[in-house]
Amino acid sequence: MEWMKPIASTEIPAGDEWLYEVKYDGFRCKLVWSVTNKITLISKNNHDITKNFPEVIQWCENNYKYFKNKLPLELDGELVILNHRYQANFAQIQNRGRLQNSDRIKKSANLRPATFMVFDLTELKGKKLHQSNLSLRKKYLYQLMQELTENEMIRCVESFTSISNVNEIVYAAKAEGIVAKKKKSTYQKGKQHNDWFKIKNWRLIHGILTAYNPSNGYFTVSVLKNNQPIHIGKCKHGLAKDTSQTVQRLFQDQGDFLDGIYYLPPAITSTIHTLDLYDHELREPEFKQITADIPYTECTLEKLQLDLAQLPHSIEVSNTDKYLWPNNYTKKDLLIYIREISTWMLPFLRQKALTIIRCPDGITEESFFQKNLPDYAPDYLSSTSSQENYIVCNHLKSIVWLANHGSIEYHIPFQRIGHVTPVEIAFDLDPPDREHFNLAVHAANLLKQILDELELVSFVKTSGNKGLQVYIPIREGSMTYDETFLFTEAIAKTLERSYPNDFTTERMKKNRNNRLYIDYVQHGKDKTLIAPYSPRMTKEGTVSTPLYWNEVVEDLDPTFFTIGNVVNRVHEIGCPFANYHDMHEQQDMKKMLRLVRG
DNA sequence: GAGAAAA
DNA sequence: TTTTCTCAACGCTGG
DNA sequence: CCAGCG
Repeated sequence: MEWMKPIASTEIPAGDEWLYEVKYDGFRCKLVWSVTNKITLISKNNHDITKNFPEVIQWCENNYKYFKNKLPLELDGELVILNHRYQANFAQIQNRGRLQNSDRIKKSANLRPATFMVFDLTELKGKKLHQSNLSLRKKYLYQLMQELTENEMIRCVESFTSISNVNEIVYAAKAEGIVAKKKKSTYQKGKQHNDWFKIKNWRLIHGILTAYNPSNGYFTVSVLKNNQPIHIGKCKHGLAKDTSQTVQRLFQDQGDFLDGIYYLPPAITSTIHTLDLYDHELREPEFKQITADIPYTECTLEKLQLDLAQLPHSIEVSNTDKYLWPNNYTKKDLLIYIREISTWMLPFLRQKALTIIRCPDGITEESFFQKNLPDYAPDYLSSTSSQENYIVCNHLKSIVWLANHGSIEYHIPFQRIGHVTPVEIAFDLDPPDREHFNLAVHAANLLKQILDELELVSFVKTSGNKGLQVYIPIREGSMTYDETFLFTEAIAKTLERSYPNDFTTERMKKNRNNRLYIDYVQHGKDKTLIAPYSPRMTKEGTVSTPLYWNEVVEDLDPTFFTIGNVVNRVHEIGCPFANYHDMHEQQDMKKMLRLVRG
């Protein structure tokens, strides 16, 4: 098996002769598909990893009809487990690769299916394409894949011609990097070419050198956690030879020698570039330079977390140590949460006039609503399609700017700017208190049954406080607010009638008598609801969290989901609202409209 | 969190 | 110079 | 007309 490998580079080659791809963080892999319909996945070390990815093989067999005239065939790409379109989860694929037991593999494939991101075609109908140029190979590849829709298990890696476009995506998605490829290049073995370059998306961090091991040349890199140095990685390369020797000598002359390793108390600091911190260990660390001007006391775990977060350069953050949730989460935690969740949250804020709640001094201090953009705000937060002074949050830097200004809650209307009709219908299921959360679980499941019967695809999330909210995405312009009101009223009253002791549509609190309030009035023009993934002003730092319907069961605890664990949740089990946006167009609303319009 | 107004 | 103020919104209901 | 509600 021949592999063309990209050459590491720090600069992105520019010019018309280049194209650019997002570099996905997974297993480099070839998919070999024989005329006898035998499908094999081969890794870079020429290991057969087919048995670890049965879902990919199954997909191929299911789609045999698209490929049968093209065999035998050889696809080159990256086998990944996607967090989202541009971000692969390396930890997950590595985990999968280690599994041996076929039942566990099956379970994992079901829960977190892999995706084969194809970037090259080296054989088609048995004809080797190594000598064809990249543009032609890509053309054949796109022809081969054109019958398939976008969210398939085998997908084409997108090609970009603009460096700034690909840069922006790589930065926002915290992708592994960029691969630049020369359009005219042939497919060559190894690295003896100047046609493919990889430019990694390095994070620059600050660490303390606390130990040196002369037997292998590695320095131990630490940061301060509660004023104590903790190990974050080992690093060897990157320094100039004389600098490296000076530091080595320093350890050997002044360090404490124990079991073959020299130790020094915190003092020497260095900038280091790395891909990430994974399993308490820096990935691919390399020294940039020893920093005499940075005191070791600045090299803290908190600083490391901010450096790894890759906040937009243009935003200067402030007071990152301030506790916004007392004894719980600081502004640093909020900034990192918002930055990491942004790829899942931003699509719900897109082109909507926001109402935000700000708590610049924390949730226990003064808070205030804001829906007009202050004069001093950067103009990327304002609406280009409206004269009104709305706050619009379409980009990563917009939401990070808002977070730095103490924005905690993001409330959104149901229509987009410039439109008078909703893009979704919502039910707010509001129990009297957290002890009655089970009422919301019951109501949501009943609602789901009704909506299923109407053939409507619905989504459910926690409010982040004590209730649940159920959404039906609809096509923009397909219904007026008058019509959605009729619909939500009819459904809410039906639920109320069937369980009058549990549910009520009574607006006055004193008449509710510990029943769950089905708030269908809250759905309307100029009304808002908390956005998916928005943090809440609760002492736990809870988040309005999208759920899978099978999670809506008796022992569900909405206080479990916080800004401390929701990012990890979407990395591990994906986003339950992942196909929400497709459903605006795909929703079949015939039965509902018949109900409303008679 | 930051600009404007009031003290 | 220091302190304080402001930062949304609107229809509906019951008293 | 105002306070409460969301």
